[in-house]
Amino acid sequence: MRWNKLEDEACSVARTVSVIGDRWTLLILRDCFLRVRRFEEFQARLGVTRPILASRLRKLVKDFVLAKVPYQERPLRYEYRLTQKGLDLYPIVMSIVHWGDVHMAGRKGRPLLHQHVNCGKTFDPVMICSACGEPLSPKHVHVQRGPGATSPRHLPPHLPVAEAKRQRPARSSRSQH
Amino acid sequence: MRWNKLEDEACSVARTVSVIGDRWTLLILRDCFLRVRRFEEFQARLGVTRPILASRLRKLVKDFVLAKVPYQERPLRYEYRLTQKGLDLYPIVMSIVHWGDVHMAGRKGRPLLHQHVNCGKTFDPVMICSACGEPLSPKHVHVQRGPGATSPRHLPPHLPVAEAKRQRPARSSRSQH
DNA sequence: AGCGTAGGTTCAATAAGGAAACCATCCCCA
DNA sequence: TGGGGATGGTTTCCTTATTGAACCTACGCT
Repeated sequence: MRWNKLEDEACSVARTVSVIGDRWTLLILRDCFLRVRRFEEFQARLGVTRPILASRLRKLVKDFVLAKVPYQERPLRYEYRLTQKGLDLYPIVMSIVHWGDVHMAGRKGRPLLHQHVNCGKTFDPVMICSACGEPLSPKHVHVQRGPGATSPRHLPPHLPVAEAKRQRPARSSRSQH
Repeated sequence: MRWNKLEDEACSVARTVSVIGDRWTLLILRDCFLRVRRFEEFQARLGVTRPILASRLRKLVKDFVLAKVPYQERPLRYEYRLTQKGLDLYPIVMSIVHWGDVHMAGRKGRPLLHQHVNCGKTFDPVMICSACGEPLSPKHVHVQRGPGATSPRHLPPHLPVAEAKRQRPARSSRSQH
């Protein structure tokens, strides 16, 4: 399957992955949230090759995750800043960091700590239900067909595909199978 | 930079990305949380080629994200199940889904809805501070050097590298921080 | 004129991914 | 005793992506 096909799939994971589902892209975004903004700085910190960095930044701009804004004129220079769409990636980046902290930290402990400015404490991110405020566990979440569901390929296997067929009543003569 | 070097970096994002930072891997994990468990089922749902699927599953097992457990004998067959380490990826997958729902849904709306079994309501995931319970915003989080910090390359640029050197003198008194 | 800086592009060599076919077990059934 | 099907892969060949190194451009400084 080609990657430009991914964004056309009726699956929010596939669509998101078509934007950020690349190793370098995720590292670039990490640095964006650490307030890195310039080509040379990304390149020095990441150790990525320049052609790849240029192509990833171009794609993130095209997808409105980053914006290229001039920071000086006359040698006209741009820096890359997170848009609101990009800032909204924060929970993804934070949960990636947290999983790494918990499961991949060496014996020396986690490389970075996060302090919440509002309360002053060092914290971990916790994901909760917007309706009741309880922490989320995969066992307590039930997935349902949404209005944008189309192909049965991305539905959970426990949702009967038959539901999809009910929506196409155009058949008159029951072709057998 | 080679990808096997990634997991050695003192950065939780790099370490996590070395495990799941691959387009197909993220889609495989999506399906794992939808209770897909068998090779043929992954292959049919994802449209991934068989060699790639085999290599990704092998890697996830090696990294203890999935476990291969027999579901029948006598043709001995295995299925792939999330370990606890794998289940802990749920916040990452959920935040990816949510970003796609918000920013990449077509005009028909989101493909899937999530219902919280505990409260019965359709919900969105929200990330909060474990210390005070407030929703997290990148602007209200301050990053600090942690005990596992080594290379200044992955520190935020606003943390002075000099701090790393202060920890160098071999201290005889004051063993713990 | 010559050097430095920022932000790229070009090019040849290598690694990874894709499509299709093939292989290995084991079971069932005639 | 020899198919045929189910499951879970591997092999092969070809195309695409990534890497590393060098090069380019526009400007400013001395």
